[in-house]
Amino acid sequence: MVDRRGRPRRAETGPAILDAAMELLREAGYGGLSIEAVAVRAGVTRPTVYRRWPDKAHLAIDALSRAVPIAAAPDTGDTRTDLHLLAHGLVDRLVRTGLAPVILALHADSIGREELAGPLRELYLRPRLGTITDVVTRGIARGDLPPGTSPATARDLLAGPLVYRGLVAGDITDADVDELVDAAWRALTAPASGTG
Amino acid sequence: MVDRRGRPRRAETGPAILDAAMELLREAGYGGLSIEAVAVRAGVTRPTVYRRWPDKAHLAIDALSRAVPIAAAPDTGDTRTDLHLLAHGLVDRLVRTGLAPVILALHADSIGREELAGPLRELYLRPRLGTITDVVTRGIARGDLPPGTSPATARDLLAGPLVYRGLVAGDITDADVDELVDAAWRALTAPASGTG
Amino acid sequence: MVDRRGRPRRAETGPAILDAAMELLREAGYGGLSIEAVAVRAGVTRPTVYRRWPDKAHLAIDALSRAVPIAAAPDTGDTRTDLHLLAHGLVDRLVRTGLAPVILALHADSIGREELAGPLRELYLRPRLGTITDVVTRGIARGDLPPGTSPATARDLLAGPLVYRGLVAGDITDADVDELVDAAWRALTAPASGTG
Amino acid sequence: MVDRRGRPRRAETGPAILDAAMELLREAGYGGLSIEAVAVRAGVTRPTVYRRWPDKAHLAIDALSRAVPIAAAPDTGDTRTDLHLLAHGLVDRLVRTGLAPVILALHADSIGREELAGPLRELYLRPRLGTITDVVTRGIARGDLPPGTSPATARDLLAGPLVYRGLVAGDITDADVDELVDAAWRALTAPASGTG
DNA sequence: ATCTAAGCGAGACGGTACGTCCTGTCTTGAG
DNA sequence: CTCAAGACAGGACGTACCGTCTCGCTTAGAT
Repeated sequence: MVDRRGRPRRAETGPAILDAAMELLREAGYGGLSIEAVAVRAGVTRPTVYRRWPDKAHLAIDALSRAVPIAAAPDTGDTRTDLHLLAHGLVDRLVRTGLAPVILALHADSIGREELAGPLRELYLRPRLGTITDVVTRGIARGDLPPGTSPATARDLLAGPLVYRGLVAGDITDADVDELVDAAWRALTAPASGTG
Repeated sequence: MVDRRGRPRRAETGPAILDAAMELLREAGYGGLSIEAVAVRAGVTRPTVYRRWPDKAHLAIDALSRAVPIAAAPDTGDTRTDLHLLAHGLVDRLVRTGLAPVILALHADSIGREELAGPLRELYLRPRLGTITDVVTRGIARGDLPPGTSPATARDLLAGPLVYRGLVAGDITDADVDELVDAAWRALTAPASGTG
Repeated sequence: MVDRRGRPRRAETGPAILDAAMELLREAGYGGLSIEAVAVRAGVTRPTVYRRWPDKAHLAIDALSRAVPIAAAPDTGDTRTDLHLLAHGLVDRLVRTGLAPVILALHADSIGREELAGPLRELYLRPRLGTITDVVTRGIARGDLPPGTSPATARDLLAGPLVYRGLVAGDITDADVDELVDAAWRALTAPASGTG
Repeated sequence: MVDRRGRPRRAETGPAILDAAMELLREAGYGGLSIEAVAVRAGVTRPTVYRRWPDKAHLAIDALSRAVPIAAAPDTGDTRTDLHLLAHGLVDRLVRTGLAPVILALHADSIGREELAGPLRELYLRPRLGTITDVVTRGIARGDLPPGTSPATARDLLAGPLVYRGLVAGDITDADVDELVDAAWRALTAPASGTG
């Protein structure tokens, strides 16, 4: 049972802080996010922010989890098409909105800090990667993908090259996406081949 | 031609600063790197650091470029084996030394800032990814890989899933590496398959 | 009505800063006063000093206003004697304590900057020069000085030569003081004389 | 005999530095004068300035000594008129050009530092106060002033109140000057009066 | 005709201080 | 107990000057 004594929290405060954080993440990136600026923009004092989030990483995780939409898993009847749609949607939502560097920085910040990595996985990542799992699961059921296909591997093969291309090249075109999804498809569907 | 006028820079200063920066990157990560701390540890004043590097991102790029070894391209005679060796070496050098988050954060910081992205590509990335290009080029010559294989795509298919697995799972095992390299190999060698 | 919201300032901080400033003014002069050193000596951080004083000039004005004693106006019954006592006291308090150069530098710094000149006049100067005004007013009432004597002029005739002698000669003896006060007395009491 | 070996100093350098220093003293005051800025404005490097002047105080003394004109001693035949002319000229040259605070700050900086006070007295002050000595000497010879009049005292009685009024009031009018010169005249010419 | 010394531009260097920003915490008064 | 307000210790930022130094080049008088 929660303790209901004392003045209750204002309902508007939380969302106002999260909105302010998102705006600042978009404008200045993860490195440019500061609790101070968030508080000012949300019309709130710093201790009020700290009362709800312990530091800017947790705040950023919550802000992103709330602001980045979770795409519905496409279901066209053809798994390969579904993966193409998925990948284009992913790129649209992150690269084209400029949030990709924010999410990368946040991941980088979280590596080795389980108190961050946990929430990041559970709140941000899992719901979004669930879409891939859904498509893969359906693909197996439909016979488009081999029965033993691991959703985690599929996720890495699909998202990994896309992320890496964006990271290294700085940008990514629709043709890039198609090329890399096709490659992932081959990796998922081709029979294992020996060395010789 | 270099300008020889003026008091020459002390030869020890540059390396001392880079060493200090590397130590701090290892200890505190990219976010924990501060010019102040670098200067103190290098036994140098802050303005001396700023005389040589405009900000911590440029400094980190130089420090990493100098400290992270460039692996020789393996050449066992079998391209698939070479790629396995390459991948394990990469993971050893970055994930196991804890530098992976640093490099990710640096990349995230550089996206959209060409004055950073350029040096990062040229100084850090290109020499290291050259190893992949070498192996792929040799693989094509040897007939292990199809003639049209693009080194850039090979790079993304190989490194992308490894990086992504590390990013999302927080760690990566030798078995993971083998699994993902095999998948990349299938993507590179399987014939393109239409959906129908 | 003062604003009582917010964490109240620590009562010890202000005096500690002013004490530190006074010590440094005595040791290093106005030019040698630095906010940094004041903060260190007061056991306080630099931002804490800046929260209370905008720059070293304002700080010096407050420090001097608090530290330099305001002499009681002498009242022996004889105005000329009073002025002698006044002048000797002035010289003792400023020249002999080494504060004279500090006050001069502060005045020089304030000329033409009304945001400094104002506080300097009101906080430091007015209370101290009030003593002269008192003596002059009493002197007029007593008949020792002509009825129209202006306190401002009396102030300039008395203090001016003393200051100037100190400034130009670097030091000032008791005999100097007596000589210059006598001269001021003649200027105040002699009837106006024509040119011829 | 001076050593004439070595490359001789460029003749233009000294004056260029002094001109630059004067400009900066006028623009930013004594506190705002920096060797760095002087060097830049004179088109010279910092070590070149330091080769000729040990610090900004010595530089300022030389710059002022060269730039502030030495008035010719007025000689109208009437000493009191001469003193009025002298005082108005003094005020015009210092207060109205804004150099008064600079000279005060320089004096304040020099108190207790004989290596500065000496040059300041000899180079700046003596030639300029010589005018007063001349007028006083002539006044004694002419019988306008008592035979025992000390030029040093005359100087303090004349200049002191003017300086002090400027210092305390921030400005000084022509009427102020006349009033204070008349007072100084009374001090110099009235017979000594005991208090009783 | 060299040699040698100094002047000078250039710019690095260790240092000190600047004034600002942000962190995370604490302390008050009011709701 | 929440919240606004704001002080506080602490730490870092990036910049400005300080006074010194070490170079390469130039300019001259001394040898």
